[in-house]
Amino acid sequence: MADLKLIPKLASDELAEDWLEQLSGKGYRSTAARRAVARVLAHSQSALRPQELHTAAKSLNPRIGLVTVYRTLEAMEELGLIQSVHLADGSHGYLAEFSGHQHFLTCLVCGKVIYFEGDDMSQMTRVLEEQSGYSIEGHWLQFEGRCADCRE
Amino acid sequence: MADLKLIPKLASDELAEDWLEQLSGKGYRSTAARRAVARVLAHSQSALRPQELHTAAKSLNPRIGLVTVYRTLEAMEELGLIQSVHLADGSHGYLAEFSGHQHFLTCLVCGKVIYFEGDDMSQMTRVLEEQSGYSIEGHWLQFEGRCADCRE
DNA sequence: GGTAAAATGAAAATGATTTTCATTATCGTT
DNA sequence: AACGATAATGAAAATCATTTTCATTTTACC
Repeated sequence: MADLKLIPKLASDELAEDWLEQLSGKGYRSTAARRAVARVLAHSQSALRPQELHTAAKSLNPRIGLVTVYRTLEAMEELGLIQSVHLADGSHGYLAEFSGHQHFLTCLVCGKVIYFEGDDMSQMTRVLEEQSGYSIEGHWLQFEGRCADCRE
Repeated sequence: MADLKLIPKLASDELAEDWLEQLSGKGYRSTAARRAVARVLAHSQSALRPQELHTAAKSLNPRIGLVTVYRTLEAMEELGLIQSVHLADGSHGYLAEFSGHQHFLTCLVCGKVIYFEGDDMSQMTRVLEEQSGYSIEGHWLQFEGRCADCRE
């Protein structure tokens, strides 16, 4: 287990464009609300909760409602464009999801996220399946701490 | 990463007794409500959410209120006797926590839980700290799937 | 048994998320 | 470029988990 790979964030504008195209490709219409949500989230360095996204998205499009933010997030998660993470207070934040399912490390203070890939989840999964008799359908791996800027 | 160790569940009665003793040891008073909650949870094969615990605990002590269940869970989690897990619907369930911090595998259908220890979280943590510059304070690892009884 | 402090339950408050529904915007077709 | 079916939206209300408040009860200790 020595090959963790930190995953650099894509340029945000391209990312947002890509999401919007994927949405239309699946029959979702292209709307101002969805563009605003996609742009805000693609530019964020940290997981955002729906409230925060709503506030930020309103500066791009003041008419957008919180409910639409929720619905947009649901659609984007459905398509695997974003993933939700558990925040310390029990609510959910949303993050870009890159190729496949990565793991991540969040800063407890500022929320900044780093993505990484570990090499051994699949092996751990296999061993666990054999030993437990379960068929494993998913896992959740998330680290938290303080980023370089937020350590005292 | 070949040495996962499945952790057998303790006899439930002893477990509940142990929890109650640990609570009194820390200055918490021994009450009927706490006994009921401890017993129900210690006997459960799966993570229970506060509502479910409340329903079950009422059969041991009909007067117990849901709020007390929440408060008891909070105290027990504080002392490291139990841990909370994220359920598929976004709410929280509670589980016994054995020596230290284990990881677990839950059945998506019946909820049954298996605990295990993996050997490499600490190493992964160390590598991640070096590469990211974060100081890591915790992690969350949880698998889900279908247990032997619940596979089609 | 008496009492201070902790614990409880009921009700209300909060906060996140979902549902409802009447209105508006989008997209493929004219 | 207007049309119409349908998807998407926003506002308000509904839900659901969780927390707070507060007056009453219980516990641990003297």
